[in-house]
Amino acid sequence: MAARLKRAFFARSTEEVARALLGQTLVSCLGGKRTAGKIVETEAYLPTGDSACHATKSRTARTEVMFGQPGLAYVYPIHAKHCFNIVTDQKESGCAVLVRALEPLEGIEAMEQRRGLTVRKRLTTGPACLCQAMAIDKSLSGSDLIDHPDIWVEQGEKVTGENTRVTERIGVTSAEELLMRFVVQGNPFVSGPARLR
DNA sequence: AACGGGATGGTT
DNA sequence: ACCATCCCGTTG
Repeated sequence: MAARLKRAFFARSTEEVARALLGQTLVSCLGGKRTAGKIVETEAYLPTGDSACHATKSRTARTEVMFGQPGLAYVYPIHAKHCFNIVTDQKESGCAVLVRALEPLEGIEAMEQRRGLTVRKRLTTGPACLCQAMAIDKSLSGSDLIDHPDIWVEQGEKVTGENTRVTERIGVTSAEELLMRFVVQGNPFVSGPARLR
């Protein structure tokens, strides 16, 4: 069994963490089913100068978790779906990395059931899709991924800068375009239009 | 209390 | 390109 990522991994700049998360394994054990996937697409939401970052826009009950310790899960609902983020940098910074896509590794059957389809490429591609596949919802927001019994990140393979593609973030219209999206170049489970893979 | 806008995704 | 769907932050 691979080692769980420790707090120090997340206690770095948001961009650094977003890059380093590529290739790592997100694991959930919810509803009695273990599911796991390799992280292949992330986006950084920065603590300052980023008007697309929820914490920058407002500090409220919803975004309070973003000001907590690095390594906390920040899960928020959007359009009747969910997005999964990991808090980065340091306490009070107010930033996080959005996990946008996984390559399914374990618990494929559970993922298929939860998603209601068996097309492998649509199981965990897209932030709301991977949440549904892994049964992640907002009740998990604030969970500490360093020692939570049901959800965490394990050490996976290293993805080099050469194999990392950097683009603008998807669906962000409120901010000036920042090059803060990171994908494993050529991986078939990356979301978005072909020109951004 | 009401209103409008999403870090979406599936359909036309 | 369109829109279902619903939560949340802001405004009145």
